[in-house]
Amino acid sequence: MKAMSHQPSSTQRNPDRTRQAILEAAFREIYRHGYQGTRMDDIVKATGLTKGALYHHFPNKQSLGYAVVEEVILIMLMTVWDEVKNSDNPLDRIIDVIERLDDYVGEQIFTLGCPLNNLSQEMSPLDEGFRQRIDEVYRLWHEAIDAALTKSRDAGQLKTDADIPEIATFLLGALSGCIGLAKNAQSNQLYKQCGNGLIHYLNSLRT
Amino acid sequence: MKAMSHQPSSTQRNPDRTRQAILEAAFREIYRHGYQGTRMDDIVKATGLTKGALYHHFPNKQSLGYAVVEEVILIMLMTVWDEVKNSDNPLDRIIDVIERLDDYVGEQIFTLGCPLNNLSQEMSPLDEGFRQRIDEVYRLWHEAIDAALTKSRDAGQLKTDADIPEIATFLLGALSGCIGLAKNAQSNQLYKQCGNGLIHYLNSLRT
DNA sequence: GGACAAACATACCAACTGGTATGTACAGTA
DNA sequence: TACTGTACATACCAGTTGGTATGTTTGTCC
Repeated sequence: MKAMSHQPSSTQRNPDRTRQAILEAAFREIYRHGYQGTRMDDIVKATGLTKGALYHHFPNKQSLGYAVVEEVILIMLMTVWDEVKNSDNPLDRIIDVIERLDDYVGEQIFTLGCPLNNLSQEMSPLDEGFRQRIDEVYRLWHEAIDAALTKSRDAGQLKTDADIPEIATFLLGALSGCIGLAKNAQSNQLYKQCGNGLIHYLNSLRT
Repeated sequence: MKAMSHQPSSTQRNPDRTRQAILEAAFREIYRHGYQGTRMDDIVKATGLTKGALYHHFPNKQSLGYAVVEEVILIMLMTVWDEVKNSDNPLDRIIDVIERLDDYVGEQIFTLGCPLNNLSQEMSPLDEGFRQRIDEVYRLWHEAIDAALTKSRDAGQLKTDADIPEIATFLLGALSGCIGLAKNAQSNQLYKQCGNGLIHYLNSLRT
């Protein structure tokens, strides 16, 4: 029972930083192993904290999982797509994101897939709380794509009869699907092929 | 410890039927809860057998999971897509499958998703044996779509410069993605919207 | 009709896993 | 500087879960 006291390493007490560290570690574990495959003990190890500390910040595994959706995945996703929406040429920017996806979100996207889609496919039928939170993220994502396409249409780059909400939904689904294919094949080559199909489709909508 | 002996219900001993019953129960459990979320005891209960019987037919959970991919999911999928490939008008048939997907595979596709995609997204990064078996199913699926599109092109219904393998990959990815969206939203309405986008794309490839 | 293997049943366990009870250090405040 | 709530640490547990050791029944072949 020796005390050992503190090995602060950074600062001595910083609950916000600790909470953030837990969230990021949890995200990484869930991203790699899925929610059900994630062990609380592994998150504890990854943070270098103890179980007591973890359960001080989050009452249980479920609430930690929810927080990962709301505070990690949402921000990562919207960082990319708000930029797309606010760019001068959203349509070209969308195609650029598809073409150079790894530059935007990291190469692991081809081997580990889309974090949101992963969680969605695993947890939606099992946990209504997850489903609703993920659904909300998809809603915001769709909203951003919708705004981006509308901007491009108003700039005269898209056919005026284009059904923007439908295109946004299809783009979202198709992109998720392409990433999913690549993940299973463990092949960014397959992603390129699938992404090219998507780009051809988008170009066919141009004026 | 009363014996009770037999409550055969069908026939008294039928290892092939028993094995098939285990496979189908395992498929249903995995389809609903994911592989990691599936409990061997639940499969035991669902079959009305005992653990001893189950482990007589399959040495462990993993091998049962593999068998579900190779002997249940593969057959379900190819039943639909071999028909598509062998039909007189494959392109129209593909569109019909997209439009009336629930008639082909059941309405649960919109709430529980695509069984192959579910397993793929969950297990590919975790278990190389799963990954390879799922990859093989995707390969056969792609092959069927490729053959179907080639047939339609040779019949003069598709643009001759169409990149058939790329289209097949994109179709596969996009369809999986649309189903995935619907699953998360628990909404066949969203599937319809996404599927319409896909159909518009396919029609744009026509001569 | 008995021997033998396959097909199934029963009872049990060891390890894992989320969670908790309890204790300690620290930082702000009066 | 004593007090108090927050932030963490330690030790432990109860339920779950995949798996197994061992027994019993059934069909089949000679």
